[in-house]
Amino acid sequence: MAGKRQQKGQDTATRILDAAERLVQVRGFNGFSYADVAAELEITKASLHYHFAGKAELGEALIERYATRFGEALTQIETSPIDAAAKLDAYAKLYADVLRAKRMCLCGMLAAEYRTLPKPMQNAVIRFFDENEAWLEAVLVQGQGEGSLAFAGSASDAARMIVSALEGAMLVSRPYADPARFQATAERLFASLSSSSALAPSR
Amino acid sequence: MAGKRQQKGQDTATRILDAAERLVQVRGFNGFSYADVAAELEITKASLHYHFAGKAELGEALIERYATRFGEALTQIETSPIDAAAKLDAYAKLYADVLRAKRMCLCGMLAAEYRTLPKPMQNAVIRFFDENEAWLEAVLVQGQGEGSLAFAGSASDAARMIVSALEGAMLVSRPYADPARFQATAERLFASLSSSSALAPSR
DNA sequence: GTCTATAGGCAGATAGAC
DNA sequence: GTCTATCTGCCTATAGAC
Repeated sequence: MAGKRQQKGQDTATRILDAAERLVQVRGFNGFSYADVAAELEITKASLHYHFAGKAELGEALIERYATRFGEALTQIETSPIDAAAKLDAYAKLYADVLRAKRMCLCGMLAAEYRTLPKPMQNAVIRFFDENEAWLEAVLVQGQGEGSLAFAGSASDAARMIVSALEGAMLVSRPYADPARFQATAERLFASLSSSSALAPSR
Repeated sequence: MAGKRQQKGQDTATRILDAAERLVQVRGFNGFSYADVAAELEITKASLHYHFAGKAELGEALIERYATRFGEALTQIETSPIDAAAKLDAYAKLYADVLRAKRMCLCGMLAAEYRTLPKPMQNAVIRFFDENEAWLEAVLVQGQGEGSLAFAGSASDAARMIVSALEGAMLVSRPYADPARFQATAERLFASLSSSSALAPSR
C-alpha cells in the first residue's frame, strides 16, 4: 500500500482518509457519502471500495488515525519541559486549531451520532475519550504536586470536566463561526483550575 | 388542525413532532427519515407531507416548539422564590432530564450537524443558544448582586461557559450511557461559581 | 386527513474489464 | 488500482382517489 510517492505526496488511501475526515468533521458521518469523497479526489466510487471495503471500515480507519495523531500530540506535550498549567493550555490549543479549520472534533461529532454508528466505531469513540481523560488526569496530578494547579475533588472528575467543557465549547462555537467564543470559554475554564486564581480573582 | 381530541390525546401534527423530536435527539437530523416517523405512527409517508410540507419545514417546527418549551421552563425557574445558585441547579436539571431519556439536547445535536441544515433551521438554532445565554446572564447578575454566586469576568462570558460545559457534558456522557457522568460535571461546574467555593479569595 | 402509486434521485455496494 | 456498468434499496416528494 505504501509505494512510491505521488504528485501530492500521498497515496490514495491517505487522500481518501483526508477527504473523509474533513467531511465527517464538517458534516457528520451521516452527512457525507462515498460520492462526496470520490468527487473530491476525482476518482470513482468503485475505486474507494478497493481501499476501504465499506463506509463502516472507512469510519473505523478514520477514528484510529485520528486517535493515533491525537495521542502523539499528547505525548509531545507531556514530554515538554513546561509546568502542568502550560500543558493544559497546549491541550486546549489542539482543540482551538481544529475549530479554526471550521471543524468539529472528529470524536465529538461521532459522539452526537453515536447511536447510529456500527459497533466497532462506537468502541473506538469511547477509547478516544478514555485516553484523553487518562492523559489529563496525569497532568492534573502532576500540576497538583508541583503547585501549578489547584482543584477540588478527584483528578479523574476534573479531567472529565475539561473534556466535556472543551468539546461543548467547540460544539456551540461552530454555529457562530467565532473562534474567540471558544477561546473565552477555554480561558475561563483553566482560570478556575490555575493555582494563581486562588489568589486573585482577575485572570 | 386543532379538532377534537383523539385517542392518545394528541392531534396528528403533535404526534409527528413528538416522534420526530425523539428521533432527532437520538439519531440526528440526518439520521432519520419520514419513513421512520411514519412507521412509528402507523401512517404513510404521504400523510406526513399533509402536515409538514417537507423535512426542512418539519425541522423548523421542531426547533420552534423545543425552544418555546424550554423558554417556558426558564420562565418558571426565573419566577421561583429561590436564589440564583438554586436557579442554576434547576437549569442543569433540565439538561439532566433530557439525558436521562437517553437523548441529546435537540439544539446541541443540530449544532453538530449545523453545516448540513437549511438556513431557517440554522437561524433557529442560533436563537436557541442566544436565549439560553441571555437568561443565564440575568441569573448570574442576580446571583452576584445577592451574593449567592461569585465569578470573574463578565456575566455574559460566564453564561456562555455554562451552556458550553453542559452541552459538552451531555455530548460526552451519552456514549457512556452514564447519567452520573453528567451529574459530576455539572456539580463541579457550579461549585466553581458558588460563592461558598470562594474560600479565601475572589472578591 | 389518509391512502395507493409512483416519480426521480442518491445511497452503499458489487462484478468484471482493463 | 481504477474504470464502466449495474443492482438493490431507501430517500424526499407529488398526484390524485377516497
